[in-house]
Amino acid sequence: MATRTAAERRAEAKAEYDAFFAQCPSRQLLERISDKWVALVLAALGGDGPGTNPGDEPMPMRFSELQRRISGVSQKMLTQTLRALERDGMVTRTVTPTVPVTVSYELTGLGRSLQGLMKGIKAWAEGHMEEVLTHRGGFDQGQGAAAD
Amino acid sequence: MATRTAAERRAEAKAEYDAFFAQCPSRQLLERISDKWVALVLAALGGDGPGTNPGDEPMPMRFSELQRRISGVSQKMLTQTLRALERDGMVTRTVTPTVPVTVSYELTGLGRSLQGLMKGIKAWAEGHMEEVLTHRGGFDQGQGAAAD
DNA sequence: CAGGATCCAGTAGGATACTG
DNA sequence: CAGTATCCTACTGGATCCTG
Repeated sequence: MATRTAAERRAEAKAEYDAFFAQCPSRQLLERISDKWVALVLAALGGDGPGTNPGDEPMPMRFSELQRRISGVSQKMLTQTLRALERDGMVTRTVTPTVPVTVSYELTGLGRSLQGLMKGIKAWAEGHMEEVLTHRGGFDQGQGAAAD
Repeated sequence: MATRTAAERRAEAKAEYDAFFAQCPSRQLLERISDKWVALVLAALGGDGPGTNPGDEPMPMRFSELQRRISGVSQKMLTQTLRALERDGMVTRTVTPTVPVTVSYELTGLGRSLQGLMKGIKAWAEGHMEEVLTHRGGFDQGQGAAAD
């Protein structure tokens, strides 16, 4: 019976999909978004960054702007990540045919629904860095290990 | 909510760490936790899984139990992931010298502080799967289907 | 400016076999 | 049961060159 609303089907989906199962499509989606570049891109497009506040709203950004903000990302990985996010409906790509082409990316509703979690992950990493470093030091000594 | 926990204040205060910078230690930590196995292990140890509710509390699990729950994980990756999490102070490893050795893993306070986000990521993937598939289909057609 | 196409090194990660 | 060790492949991802 295909006469269901999107909301109804989605509600069902939550029960069917289980990322613990290797064959479940949601496992692949989980792999997709469990990526540092995805996290950083969504955080950047979500308005995160130096001089911004947790409540700042999403804003469109140009390619070069993203690349500047996310230091260390290669143009290949940035392009690749943005393509994947666009394909999955999390960002929109807008081309403005100016003299040198201008392309800007913006979060969709779907993207914004994930962006919060991603900013959370990023913030967690930043906020618990020292705690982790402390545990790490103790572990490496205690185990006599040549860890890392 | 004006009352913040120490962890939350620490997260805000440590503005010195910024994962947008490639050289920042938090970038490496972000890479570490942006991993599907990390997400699944933390979700499993966090009490997520078939027949469980979002509010379920963390519970210690044995190695084989984890491997069964997280289908598709190789023993190598599970061991590797658990070691990394232990080293970073997110899980504790307890060895009980029974006849065949019994080892159980449990979330630490630090681990629990991340487990919520990870369960969120997993739940997001499961809950938005169809929406993503829809967008994906439209994208592949519209762009000449040369995508990925 | 934005990004496609290549080449190529490093490594993630699976399969398998062995151990306490 | 819970690993450790080894081998080996496939993919990740950086560097570089080229185009509209």
